[in-house]
Amino acid sequence: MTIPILLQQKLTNALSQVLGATLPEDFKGLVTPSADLRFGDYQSNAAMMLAKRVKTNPRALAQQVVDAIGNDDVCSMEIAGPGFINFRINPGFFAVGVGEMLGDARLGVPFTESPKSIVIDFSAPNVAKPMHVGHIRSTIIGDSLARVARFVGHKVITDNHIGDWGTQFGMILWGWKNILDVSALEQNPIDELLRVYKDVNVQCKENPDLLPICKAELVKLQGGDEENLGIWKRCVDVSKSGLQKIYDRLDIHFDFWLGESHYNDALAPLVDEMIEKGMARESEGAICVFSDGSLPAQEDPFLVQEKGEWRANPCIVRKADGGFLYATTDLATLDFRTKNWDADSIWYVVGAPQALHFRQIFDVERRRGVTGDFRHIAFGSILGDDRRPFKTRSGETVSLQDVLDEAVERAGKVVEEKSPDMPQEEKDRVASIVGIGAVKFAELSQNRMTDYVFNWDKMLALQGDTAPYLQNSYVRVKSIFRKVEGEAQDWSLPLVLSDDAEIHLSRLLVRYGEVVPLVLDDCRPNILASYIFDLARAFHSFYEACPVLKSVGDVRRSRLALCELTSRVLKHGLGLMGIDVPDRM
RNA sequence: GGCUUCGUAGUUCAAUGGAUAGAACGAUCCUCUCCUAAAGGAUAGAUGCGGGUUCGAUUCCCGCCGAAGCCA
Repeated sequence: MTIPILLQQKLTNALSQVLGATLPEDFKGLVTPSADLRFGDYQSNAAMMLAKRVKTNPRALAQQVVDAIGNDDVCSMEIAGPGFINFRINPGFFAVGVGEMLGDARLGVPFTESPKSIVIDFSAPNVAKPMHVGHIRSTIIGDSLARVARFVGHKVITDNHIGDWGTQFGMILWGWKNILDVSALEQNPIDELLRVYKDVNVQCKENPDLLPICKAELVKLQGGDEENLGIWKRCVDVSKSGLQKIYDRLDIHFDFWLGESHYNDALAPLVDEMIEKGMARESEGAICVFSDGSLPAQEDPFLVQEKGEWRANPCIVRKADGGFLYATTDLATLDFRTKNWDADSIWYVVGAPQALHFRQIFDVERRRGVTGDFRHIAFGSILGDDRRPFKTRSGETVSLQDVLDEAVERAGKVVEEKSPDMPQEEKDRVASIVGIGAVKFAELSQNRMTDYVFNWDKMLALQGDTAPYLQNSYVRVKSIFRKVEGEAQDWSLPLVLSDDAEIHLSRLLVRYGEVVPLVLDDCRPNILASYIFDLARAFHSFYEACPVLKSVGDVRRSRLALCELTSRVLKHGLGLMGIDVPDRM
């Protein structure tokens, strides 16, 4: 049981006793971590909130509650300010907590009380175009959420919904037939495909007649033309293997790669069914879903206000020319995931600009009678220097591969500088772990909703609140254990904590079990990132202040135990963010 | 025009309605005869403007100002 839950129980019991009644249901989360250690480890504002109801003053009520809880070996209490009850955990109780965690493979992280079947849709790059920096957020955040959700006991299915049926194939097909360099394709298929795509793009801009020709190729493909299908299949295969290389570097794995093309056959029947049900109807040749009036106008994604008048903002599911849209595919995808995978919850880790789109399709899907907890986990845009979103096709996009290469290269220079004597093979491995880690941590340590300006130095920083700082704290622990190799350690003996740095490190260590589940409350990995950073900082301070190997007896044993647990929590917490750690650096 | 998101130190970011708003980078100082200095310690520096709700507002509500996005 985590400390806040324990304190919550004590508090709730005491409040019931004092008030002579059980607490109302809406009284939850009364015990929170204190923002400042001067106010103890945890605090409660219950007295201030309840004083008015029972017509007494907050400090008097707080005093009654404190008296009712009574003293024990867990914590001491004080009343402060306008009526806060501050709980200061006894160091001995932290020592017990650290001991328990050392015997627990889950490091104190509880399983969720309501395990769900969750499909997480993230990354989703387009075929025949390399991933660019714009894919970083979805890919890294989605992967981290999947890891956390799995660890707390949910059944997680990750699905890479690649764009393998988009309009870009019109250009690629024409390019394949007219300007493809076959030998280049054999040597480096991804680059050649990209070259072809870019080249045709330029040609289309120069020659307006070309675009309809490309479109005709697309229509042939969609009509099932065998030659075009064959080319398409090769493009998809080649692209997938190229993408897989990037995912391998990032240590990211998908359970499925069901792209847009997987849903082709489902689209027509789906639209017909909606017409039959009366949900969708024809408008100017297209088939649309309109507002059903079930929501107040302001919240209705199918209405938009213009000059004071509400007008329809339909969700188009079939164009006048018979073509289908993203919305149609997404509806079919929701169907598939709900029915075939028994998904309770489907999470889309997709940028904030898509917010309206998802509101619409989620609403349509509910009206079709498909229930589920559908969530759009939005994130802010990556901007260019001009503070405008990084756009594809501008020719200015930075490929994800370039970002990773640059990250590893920069890390390599630091390794060279700091550890010149390391064997080259190990230098390379450390550079890779540090570089990739830096990119991931830069992403995960930020609140996902904020936009940021793309900047090499920021994304690849190696000083301060960055992955290498965390990795280095792990390395420092490891260096201690290298010196005591062969020495038998018994982690089950009780710990003795006296130094402030030891106590503070313990205070953070025992919080791991309460922090991990918080990540999923609002799908925010930065909560975990921030905790791990605090932990690493506490460890560095401890490392400077408390010599481990030079100490003796219980003190030495206790400090070694703290080091052991710190290394486990660091490695595990970073693991939930998909960040690896080296043993030396 | 409507809707969404956002506005915090010089810069980049934090802060489930809580107390004296936290970090990092940058700046200025200290600390390696000591387990890895990719480190530790110290100093200076911020909530766009105006109302409201509340015991208490960076957070919730309203109105401005400004930024970005989405829908036409």
